[in-house]
Amino acid sequence: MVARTDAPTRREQILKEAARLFAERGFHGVGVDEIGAAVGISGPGLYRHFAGKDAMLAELLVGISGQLLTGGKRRVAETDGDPEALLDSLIEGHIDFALDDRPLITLHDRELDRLRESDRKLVRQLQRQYVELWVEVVRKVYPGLAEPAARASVHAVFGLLNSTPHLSRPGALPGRAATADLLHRLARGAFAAAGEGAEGLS
Amino acid sequence: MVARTDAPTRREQILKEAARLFAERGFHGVGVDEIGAAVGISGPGLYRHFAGKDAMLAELLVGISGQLLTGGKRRVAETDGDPEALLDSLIEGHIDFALDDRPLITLHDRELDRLRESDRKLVRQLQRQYVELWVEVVRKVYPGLAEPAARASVHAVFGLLNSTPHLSRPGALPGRAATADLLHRLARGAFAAAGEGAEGLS
DNA sequence: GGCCGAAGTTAATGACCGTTAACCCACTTC
DNA sequence: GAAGTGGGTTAACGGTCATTAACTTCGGCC
Repeated sequence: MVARTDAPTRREQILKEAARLFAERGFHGVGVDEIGAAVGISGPGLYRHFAGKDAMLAELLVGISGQLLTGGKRRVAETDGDPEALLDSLIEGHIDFALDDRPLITLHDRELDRLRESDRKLVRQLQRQYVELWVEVVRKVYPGLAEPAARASVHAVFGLLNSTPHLSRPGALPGRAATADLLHRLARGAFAAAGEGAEGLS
Repeated sequence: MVARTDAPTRREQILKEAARLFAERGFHGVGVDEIGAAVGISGPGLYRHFAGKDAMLAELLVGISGQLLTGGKRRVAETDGDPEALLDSLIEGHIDFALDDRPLITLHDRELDRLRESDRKLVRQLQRQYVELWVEVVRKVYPGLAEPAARASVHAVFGLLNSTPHLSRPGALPGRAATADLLHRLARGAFAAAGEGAEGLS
């Protein structure tokens, strides 16, 4: 986890601005000229860096799914054998992502259908692995929870954690640390309720 | 709550199909010809029923926000004075909506920015009132919870409850009743955790 | 100092799409 | 039974937009 100090490449600038714009107005809602303008070049100039508008979206979505999964796997490896701590770690990681990369989180579950078949399959596969990773951990912490219920709970908690972008513009939140803490408690509370409700049924 | 038995009007058919298509591929992603085809008429025929594509989206979004708020207010009036029961009632109502009108729920927080200024303001106002209604109830049940935290929690729980459309196509769920029950428990658990974490701080 | 490739530029192309125009029926209604 | 109207139709228009073509600029590099 080395901090990058070098300047972002033009390619990275473009991806970042494209993510923001796509999140704000939808993939079909922004034109290439706008994306170009956001990084100080004009529309067709983008084609020196990407094969097309689709390619930008694809790279963004694959990147997000990959990062989430990679981060999740890393946490599994680091926190060996303690499901409680691991669940906390996963939650923390997801919250960091949701709070620090809002546009990406928004895109993630919104524009998947705009991808070419092959890219979409790849993204879905990465997403599925990430979910499975959570499901396993959740079921270790709450052994009474059946798999379908665990999976649905994980999806629901993702919805909860990803809700921050919908909060009426940055101002309304109680500060980043407090927000992260609140989200963490909400997520744990939700899982706990699911686990308790199902106890003794296994 | 009288059940409608008469056939839906052409207008209602159009709205329903438009909602489904907008939810699937985004407002800009579907053409009027497609919407027309979905109800058996051809593109421009829609203009006998709506002023334009924008008007359909506007009517959908205003309708959703209005229904949610109206339903919420009704529950407040019906369940007088018992905050616990009222919170359960609100959760139940929202779940019914999320499970029965998936496309609308999806649209609700996704395409708001595609509206004319005036419509957008109206929808936002309705949404805000709905949130405030929940916030009040939540704070009665958990008096220790500060208002910003309560508001953030409510938003987060909406994200949780609205997560069902993201579940990989209808099959994966454990049946409608079980799903509703699970979501209800998850939501209550989340609120409880938020409330407990803040107790004694008021 | 001439070459070259990377990174831009503007102009043009072609597709798509929302909307309007002009026309057509099948009912109802007096 | 003539008239009007609600609900369609197809064809055309105009704008937007992704993409391509053709051309420029400029910083290394042998």
